[in-house]
Amino acid sequence: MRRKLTQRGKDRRRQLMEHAAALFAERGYHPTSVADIVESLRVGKGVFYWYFSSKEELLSEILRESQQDLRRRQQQAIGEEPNPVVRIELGIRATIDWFLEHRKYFTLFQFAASDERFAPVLRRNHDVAIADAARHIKEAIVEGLIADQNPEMLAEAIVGACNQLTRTYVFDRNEPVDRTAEAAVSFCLHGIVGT
Amino acid sequence: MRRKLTQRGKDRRRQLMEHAAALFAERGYHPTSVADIVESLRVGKGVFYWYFSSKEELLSEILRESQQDLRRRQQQAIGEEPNPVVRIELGIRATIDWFLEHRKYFTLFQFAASDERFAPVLRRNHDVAIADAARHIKEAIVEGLIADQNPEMLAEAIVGACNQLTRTYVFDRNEPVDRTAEAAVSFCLHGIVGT
DNA sequence: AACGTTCTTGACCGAATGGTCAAGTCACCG
DNA sequence: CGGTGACTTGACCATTCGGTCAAGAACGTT
Repeated sequence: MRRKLTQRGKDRRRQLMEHAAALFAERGYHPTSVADIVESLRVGKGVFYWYFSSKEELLSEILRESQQDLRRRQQQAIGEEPNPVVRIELGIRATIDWFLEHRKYFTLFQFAASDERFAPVLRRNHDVAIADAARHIKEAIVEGLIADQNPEMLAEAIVGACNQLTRTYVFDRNEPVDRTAEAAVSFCLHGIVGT
Repeated sequence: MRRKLTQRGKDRRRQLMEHAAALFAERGYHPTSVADIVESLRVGKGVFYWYFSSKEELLSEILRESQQDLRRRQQQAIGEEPNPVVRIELGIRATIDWFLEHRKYFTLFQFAASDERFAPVLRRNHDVAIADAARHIKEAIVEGLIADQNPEMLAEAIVGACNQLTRTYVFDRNEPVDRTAEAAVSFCLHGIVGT
């Protein structure tokens, strides 16, 4: 539903998205009904369909905007850092930090990746993120800082390792972010054999 | 439903599980109804509820049995290999191979991890797998083959990196398993900096 | 105050959905 | 053959779901 929104409208929209995201992450997308969302917000059902044309569109928007936010944070963290390897490290730390502040999106992204209707929304952003990381890696290879391997593959592996570590240590076990980030960076740079 | 099953019964049960797993992976767990499952198998609905007490139990069983199968494959691949680093490498390759033959479980595991009702089923097996890998890593550390770092953390990172590479290259892009496995092993052993 | 637009209400609807069950079929054993 | 327990049928049910809509409230502008 593309409509003109007043400030009041924009606030409602945000409120709906934030709240729905929390419910989706907690109980799951399908088990959370539109009625659940509006009832816990104490508004009528019509409010929902004024801002979103369907439940599906709602989740797509949530995914789009949150991924945008994560990307913004990553780029902000990297800043003007000249060393590409350090840029990668900064990106990893920023990502873990962001997920710590936005736990709910972790579960949400995971669900979305398993659903063929939402996976494409994720894919596009994922590809951009990988391309970004791959650029830094390529630079590092050119500068002779790291070995010459497929940059995209390395980027994917880094993302995978960091996500897994974040889930297990930061979310499941409430370990401090710093130590996890340290381990993630160390693993991504030197693997298990080590320096 | 714990009941005595004849051979005929066991076959039906298998058939239901295999078929349901395929449908779940394709269209998603919630969007696939019990009616969908039994109709495409051209049997009555009662058949389903003879073998499973609920749709939820069905997925739990699918997860349990498939994870068991994966684990069996990993242990078989490792065999009696004396070198712990090589054991890890063999385990990685076996895992990628298994997922290649059982694509559908990849999506299924991913969904299950995002649902609080199924995540525990996954967790238990995941923890066992991590403990296994950590044992090999610890041995490698003792033998001085790799640097002294938290073995469990390394194990988690390895799993994360391999899963991500498998999804992107083997599933999404149909790249040959060998090259992916090669990259996964290389990354896990030496990271991006390289040897 | 009056008017158009944005926003809100909540009863309502058709279409599923997960699950039940009384009745019947099949395979095997004595 | 007759009987027993393993299996199968499919109509049926209560409930819930995503989504609609006619009616009205709130707001901004003039």
